[in-house]
Formats: sequence, C-alpha cells, structure tokens
Amino acid sequence: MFEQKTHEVTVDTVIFTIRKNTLKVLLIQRGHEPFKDRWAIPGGFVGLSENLDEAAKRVLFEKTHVKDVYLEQLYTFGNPGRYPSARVITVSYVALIRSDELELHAQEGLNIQQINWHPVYKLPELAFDHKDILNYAIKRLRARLEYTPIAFQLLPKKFTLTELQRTYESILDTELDKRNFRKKMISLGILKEYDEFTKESSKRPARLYGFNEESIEGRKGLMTAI
Amino acid sequence: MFEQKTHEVTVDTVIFTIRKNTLKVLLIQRGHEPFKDRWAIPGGFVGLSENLDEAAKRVLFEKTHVKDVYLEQLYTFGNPGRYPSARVITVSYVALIRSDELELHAQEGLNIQQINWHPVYKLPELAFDHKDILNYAIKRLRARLEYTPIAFQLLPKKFTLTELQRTYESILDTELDKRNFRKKMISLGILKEYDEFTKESSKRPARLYGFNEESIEGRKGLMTAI
DNA sequence: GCAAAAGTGTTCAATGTACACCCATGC
DNA sequence: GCATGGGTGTACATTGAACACTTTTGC
Repeated sequence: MFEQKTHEVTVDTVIFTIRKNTLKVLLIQRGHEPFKDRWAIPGGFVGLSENLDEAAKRVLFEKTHVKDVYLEQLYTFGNPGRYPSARVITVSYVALIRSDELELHAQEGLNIQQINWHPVYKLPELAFDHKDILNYAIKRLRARLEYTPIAFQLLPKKFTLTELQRTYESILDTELDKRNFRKKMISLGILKEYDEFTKESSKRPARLYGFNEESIEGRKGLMTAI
Repeated sequence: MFEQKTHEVTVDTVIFTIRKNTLKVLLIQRGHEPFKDRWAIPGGFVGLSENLDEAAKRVLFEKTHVKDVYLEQLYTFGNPGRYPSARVITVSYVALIRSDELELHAQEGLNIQQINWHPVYKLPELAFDHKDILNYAIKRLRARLEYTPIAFQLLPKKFTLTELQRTYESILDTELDKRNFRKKMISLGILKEYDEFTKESSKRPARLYGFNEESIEGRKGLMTAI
C-alpha cells in the first residue's frame, strides 16, 4: 500500500490586489526550464517542519514583503502530468493584499527574471496548469465577495465608496448600480464613516470610509447579489 | 530551495449517506498503531501515476464498491504534527452515496477491524485530526446544500418529498416548514413527478419524485435558505 | 372511526431592482 | 460657468416566513 516516496509538495499562491480600480495578479517570469520565460504564479516547496499555511506565508513574504494578509487555501492540484518529469502536488492559495502596503522583491537567485502585476482579464500565457489555478482563484474570490466582507482586504484603510464599488465591479466583471450599491453597503453596518474627504481631484471631494472590524462576527448572507 | 523528499501524500474521504432519515458517515476502526482501535475516515496513499481524484475514487471503491458517486475535493491538511512520526499531507474529499447502492467491504489485510456507518451527530472519538476533517466536511455539505441540488446524490432514484425534507433537516440539523419546503422545491423545477406512490406504510401513500437532471445547467442561487 | 402521515394557500415582511436628478469642487 | 465625479429616494417585484386544516390510507 505504501508507494515510492517521490511526491514533491509545493504551495502556489495567487496574489490579488487592486490597482487603479483594476484587479491584478502577481506573476513571476521564470528564468529557467521548464517553461523558461513563461509567467507563473509564485510558489515554493513546502518545508518538512512547516505547515501548509506557513509555507504559503513564507512564499508570499519572500515575494512581496507583506505580512498579515488575507490568505486562504484554494485547491490541491495533483495531476501526474501537470509538471514535466516529476510528480509535483501543489496546494494552491489565494492571498489578498492592499497595494499600498507592498514592495516587490525579486529573489537574489537566477530563477526569476521579473516579477510584476498583471491585470486579471489580460494575461500572458502561463506556465504549467497555472491558468486553471488562476481561473479557480477568480471563481472563489467572486463567490467570497458575495457573502463575506473580503473586498476590504484589497483596499487601503481609508477608501471612498466609489473605490469600493469599482473593486466589486472589477472582481465581478460587471457594472453595479451606484445607489443600490451604496444603500446595501451602508445597510450592512460594516462601514465606518470618517469626517475626512479626498482632495486630490478636481472634482467634488468624496467621503472616506473604513471597515468596521467589530461588525463581522456572527454574520450570514452578507452582500448577496449586489 | 528543494527539501528532502519525505512527504507522504494521502487522500482521506468523508463518505456521507442518508439512512433512516439520518446523515451518516462511513468510518473504519483501525487495526494497528498509531491510533489502534480508534475510528477513522477511510483513506489511502496516492499512487505516483494516479491523480488525486482517481486516488479518492479508488479508496472509495475499495471500501464501498460504489462507482459514479458525487466526489468533491475538500481541503488539504498538512500540519507537521498531525500524524505521529512522519510528515503526511492529506488531501481530503467528500463523497455522497445513495445508501441503497452499497455494500461495505472490509479489506483482506489486518489493518481494519470494522467498517461501519455512524450517525454524524453521535460519533466516537476519531484518530488523527479526523474530527477536524469531518467538521469541515459537514460545513461544506451544508453550504453546498443551500445553492446546489446535492441532496439527490444521497437519496434513491425515487423518493418522497418528506424523505427529501428529512434529508435537508438531517444535514442542516434543523426543522423546516413543510409547506414552504415543498413550495420551494417544486418552484425550482428540478423535480420530476412520478405517477407512483409508496404503499408499504399504513398511512396515506406519498407520491414519488425524481431528480430532473436536465434542469441543472446554468442555474444560480438554487435552494437558498429553505 | 381513529391514528398517522400526505398534501395544500394566503398574508405579511424583507430584500432586491430599476431608475434621474442635484451638489461641490477646480479650473 | 462648466465639466466631473459625489451623493441621494421612491415605487415595484420577488422572495422568504409564518401559520392550520383536509385527505387518504390501514387497522
């Protein structure tokens, strides 16, 4: 019943953020075979004394130097053919980060050429089965968005309602009604209103809001079908 | 970056069925250490040329001799301490089977003492972290039930509306309103009505229904909050 | 005829959806 | 003063929730 022990186990993390009201994913360009020069989801091998979440956090930190991010296990991919010449089982994760908190770090080694944000709906070809992983991550993100206040993980601490709406729209890839969106968000009771306003633009200043952390416990059915 | 290759990868499958209107889970009693005599979720090692779903199907077939079941990957558990003396990463699955289609098969070897159905809300102590896996499986099953016609995977081809309702109630661990439940199910358009009725009982015969397979595609928001 | 489960509708509340105009600011 | 995005309310439709009595059968 015991098999030869040649499984490799990796974690690959789909890292999302919002920049310029667009959903973006962090990709690295591979510097060696297989799939040299192709873009890939960042990942790494799981250490023997590391649990899976820790491995995902470590990989995330190496690439972005961000800690305390939203991180959720997604799915485990283990087709024998998914990785050339070895059996590699990948536990995939989704991470959401605030783009204002991050600095990208290409590693010292030679195995990465570039690291960059890519708009989710305009991607290059990806290495391995990473396209499948990414598609699944988007699906999960959309589902979460409908019943969980997850969008706040992608935005700065203070944001306008329009920014929040654009975040939803970018993830769901649809347009939402402004009045209904605001009504819904406010009725959920998860926002706190600041007495601060944007000023950079040459338009009417917009009120800033934050996420009210205390409001989340014991909630169900948040944000259905906005 | 490469670690020593001593990860073991297993699949463990939480197998649910409904018997006597009660949600039950298939457990095996271990015949050897670690956790000798404790009950555990059936599982097995993943073969090198097998993908994860195939491994789960194989394990399921070995234990129940049932094919063509609903099978869904659940979560991957990989805490270094979850298995004594080895690093074992487990990809867990949920399976739903119709109890009328099954025969249980204890394996030839000595490593299993018994194999049996246990009511989900009255369980013995489980081996390893199998309690966590099972709790997560129940959570997932409940969530699925609310927007997917998944209950039909647990019932015989023909069933009464009361049996369907008891299935929901057993999974959700609540009581549901009979009229609202029936109205909802019928309005979903996923049932087909047979001109057949139960006759065994000494009460009014109940109409038999089946699941209308064609009705599922392109549906969203099925069965919310019955 | 009675016990036991099957079957059936209506009212009310809550939620979602569609939709158009005035406001505050910088230039 | 005008261009630009910010901000607001109402009417209607859909969905969910509460609730009680009649029907059919075997004994």
